[in-house]
Amino acid sequence: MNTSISLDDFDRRLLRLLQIDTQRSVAAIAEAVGLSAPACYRRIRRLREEGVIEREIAIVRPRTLGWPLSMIVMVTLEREGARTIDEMIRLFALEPEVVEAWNVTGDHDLAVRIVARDMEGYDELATRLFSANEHVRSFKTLVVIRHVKPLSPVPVE
Amino acid sequence: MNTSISLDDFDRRLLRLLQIDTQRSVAAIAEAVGLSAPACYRRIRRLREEGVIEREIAIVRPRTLGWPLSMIVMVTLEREGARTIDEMIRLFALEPEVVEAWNVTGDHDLAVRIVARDMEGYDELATRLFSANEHVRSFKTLVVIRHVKPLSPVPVE
DNA sequence: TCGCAAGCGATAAAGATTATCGGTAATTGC
DNA sequence: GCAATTACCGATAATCTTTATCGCTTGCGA
Repeated sequence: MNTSISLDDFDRRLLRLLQIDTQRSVAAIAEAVGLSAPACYRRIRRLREEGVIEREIAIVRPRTLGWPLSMIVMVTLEREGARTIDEMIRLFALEPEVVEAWNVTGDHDLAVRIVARDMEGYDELATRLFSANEHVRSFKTLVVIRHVKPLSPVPVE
Repeated sequence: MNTSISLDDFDRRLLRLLQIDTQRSVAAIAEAVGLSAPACYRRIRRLREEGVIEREIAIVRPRTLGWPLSMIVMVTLEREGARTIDEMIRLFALEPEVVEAWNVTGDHDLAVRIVARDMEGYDELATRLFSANEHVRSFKTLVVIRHVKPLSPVPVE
């Protein structure tokens, strides 16, 4: 994908700012990092092209869209293996309520973050995804009481 | 903050698109949702002002910036209570390696997502944040093997 | 030491965003 | 039931932002 991403101090400053807010005008960003606007544009474009910036997205509070409940589900698979994991990946991809998922070490194999309209909705989903799934040996639901730290920038340098 | 967010079909289409990509020109978005460009701008601005769109950010792969390791840490607190949680929030806010955290129900009180340069770096951080923290009774580290589903849009309708 | 490559700022050209307008359809109040 | 009001559209014009082009400086290697 890239031959050798080398980031200098300006790039790092840009990444710090852009991970917090992509809506600011580049004029303001240029001011903040200490470059001319055109130089900033060139660098931002390079960061995008080289894939350092993976994508730029809008963050929406789930609650606002009618998803007030959030769970973290710890799943233990029947026989862990690439095959089984791949099966779960395919399944998760089809379910919009599955917001993020990780394959992890430890007692469980997967950590899955899910949003729900209500407990009934969650129950229906959990049944379909986990209870009624032959790959799943067991799962444990952790209901999110509070989002204690919102998604934060990856540290730069 | 808002009196009554009411979203029609156009708003929902916009939110779906913007949660995936804010970089597309609004002309293209307008085409996709079936409105004129000015109408799209008006709606997007409204969504921002009303806080339906919380913020717009750049997503960076941690690996690219030298954070190839990722952990989910399950933390059990000494005596759970608003005071203790608040203390942990303050602490997490100061640590850039803590990328996201939730207060959850169940055997543990907190789920914390952390990035690390290497195991040594993680160990140092975990010691400081958890082992040497009087509020923390115990913690369990789940090393992320694979990011199975990347951060995905909150479902709209 | 010279030439080349990388990267800057300034400016100009192109493109995107916002403001303004008149028109239309839905909603409210009489 | 009908006029007035409101909400929201598209089209166009004005503004602002982004990209392209240029000539210049600086650092590096031959």
